[in-house]
Amino acid sequence: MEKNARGVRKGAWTKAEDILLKKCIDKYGEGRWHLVPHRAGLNRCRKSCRLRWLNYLRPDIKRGYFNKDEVDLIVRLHKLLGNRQVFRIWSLIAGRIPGRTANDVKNFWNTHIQKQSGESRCRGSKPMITQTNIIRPQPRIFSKQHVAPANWSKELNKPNELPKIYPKNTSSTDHHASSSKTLKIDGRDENPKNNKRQPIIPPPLEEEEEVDECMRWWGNLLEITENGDGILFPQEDQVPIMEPILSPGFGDQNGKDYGVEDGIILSCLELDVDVWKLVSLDDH
DNA sequence: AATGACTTCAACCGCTATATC
DNA sequence: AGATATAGCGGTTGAAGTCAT
Repeated sequence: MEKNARGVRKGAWTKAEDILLKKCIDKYGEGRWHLVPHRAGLNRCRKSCRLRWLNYLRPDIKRGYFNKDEVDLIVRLHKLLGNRQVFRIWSLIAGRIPGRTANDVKNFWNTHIQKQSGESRCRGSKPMITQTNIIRPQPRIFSKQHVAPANWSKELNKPNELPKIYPKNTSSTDHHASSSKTLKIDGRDENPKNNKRQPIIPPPLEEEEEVDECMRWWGNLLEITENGDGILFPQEDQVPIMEPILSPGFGDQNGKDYGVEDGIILSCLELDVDVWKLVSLDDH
């Protein structure tokens, strides 16, 4: 077995190592990865332990072929996020597909989709896609009479931040306090030498095309749902690719948001465009 | 059956982001 | 505010599996 300069094991994991790591995570929980090798009694680096757990040992990992709707979602989201050079693209996409890891999605993209320009196949020539049901949001019209939450315009006017959309029952301040995850549009230079991350300064809102504003909104939606807010789990045979999150200004004309009425959660997305058109494969 | 080419994906590496002091 | 430690990401690699001849 190969070892690095510090004598730490590298390469494929053995069954015994997997068991040790799993026992350790079961006992201490995920996180504090720098402590894991010692706790587990493994001669591995923290990165290796983390990766092994997240990509292989975690109990909710879904293995096997990607089904048709997973592929469809990957292609659409990659088109949407990839075109805009969104940082953390693979983890964002993976966050939309239960049981799939960022590494899985990335590998799948590199080996299947990218090479075959949209056609997904398994080894050799056998098709690898199976059909399952998915839940898609019903596209709706976001009328001008809908009123944004009180702080919405403030959010839009922050010079160095993208405006954020908050799920129901969460104020913007709550969200700022609790969420450290931010979706950023990468400002990388074409020249790799200058490839340092730049502060993101979006152009003034009025200069953007309507569709760009919607793209931004959609990006924020992805960020929020990644935190697990507002997730609705569908029936077992359905893939929850969209969660019920209220859009900005989804309220009555008095500006009062509504999401729960008579105990029923309104599970819809309100957009002024059809998201499924937005992420569609057609360039029209 | 042998073997070379090709494909896949688990794992590594280098980097940036974030947290803590 | 700056330094350091830790976490997490995307790009890449290479061993192992599969296919074609």
